[in-house]
Amino acid sequence: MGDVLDTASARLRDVGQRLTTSRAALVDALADAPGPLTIPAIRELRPDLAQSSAYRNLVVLEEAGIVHRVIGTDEFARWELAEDLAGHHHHLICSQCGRVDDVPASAGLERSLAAAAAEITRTTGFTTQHHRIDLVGLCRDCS
Amino acid sequence: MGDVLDTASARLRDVGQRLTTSRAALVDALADAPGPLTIPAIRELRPDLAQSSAYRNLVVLEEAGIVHRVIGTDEFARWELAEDLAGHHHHLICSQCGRVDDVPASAGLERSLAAAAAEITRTTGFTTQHHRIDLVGLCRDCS
DNA sequence: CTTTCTGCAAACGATTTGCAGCAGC
DNA sequence: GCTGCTGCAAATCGTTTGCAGAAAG
Repeated sequence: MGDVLDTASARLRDVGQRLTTSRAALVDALADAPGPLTIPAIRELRPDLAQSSAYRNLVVLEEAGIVHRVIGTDEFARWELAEDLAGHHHHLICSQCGRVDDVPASAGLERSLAAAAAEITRTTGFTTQHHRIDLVGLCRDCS
Repeated sequence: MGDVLDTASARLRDVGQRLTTSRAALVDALADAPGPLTIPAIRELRPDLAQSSAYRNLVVLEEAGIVHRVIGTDEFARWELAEDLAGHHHHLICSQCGRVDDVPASAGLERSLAAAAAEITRTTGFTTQHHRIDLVGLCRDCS
């Protein structure tokens, strides 16, 4: 985790920003989480964080390539560490309670997806930069 | 397309609602589109549709199982016909212009995904109801 | 006539922004 | 000082809702 903060500090410096206390708290909270967090969830973990600072600093961290904004099924944006910090993964989205958990990517699935993406580029001219796979269903607690 | 409207009419009746002019206009617009549409986009196609009616009727159509709300990368919700009306497909999302296009699902990819989902259910207790695969990249016009 | 749907305008709520004070250089 | 960060409160904007009148049955 010191690792992640060091990387964050370096990337912030690259875009002319500092690693302040609230930014470290955000990175820290996301690094500990089992999946992307909403801002209310982050603020429950770090109650001393002002709401506007959370929003503002997540944008700064996104511009620095440290975090990534994720869209779920409910009306809240969710945030997670960038994939090169957290590893490539997909999401399990509970359609009942809205909870989102990470799940590591499977090699076979990634291979099939790469093949499908190549085929799509050939037939449609669309250039794939990255992909997103979500499984929507019921988490253990809701089923 | 008359087909789709007939189905829509039947499903609305099932939930005690009528197929009115504005609902037909919504279904019609979505049936013609190459991908999910935002409400502003729908209103450009059917300018006589009041905004509140669009929002309200899309919710009604969703409850009747005729349309489906999709979340993209920008701040607008997007709507498409339900999968059993439009066929199972995935989305190509342009990270430059935000445009979303449908692409038919590939059999090989679906097979890999089913295997991965089964494995996930076994290890995590998560029950998959359906999935969502998005390729994010540059559309032909933006690349 | 009764019930449902529509359209306007006002309300809502997640997110963004202006601004004054504060911390770091 | 000068610059950038914080926290409060106000503004923004997609979406939702209340209500009175119009359409469907």
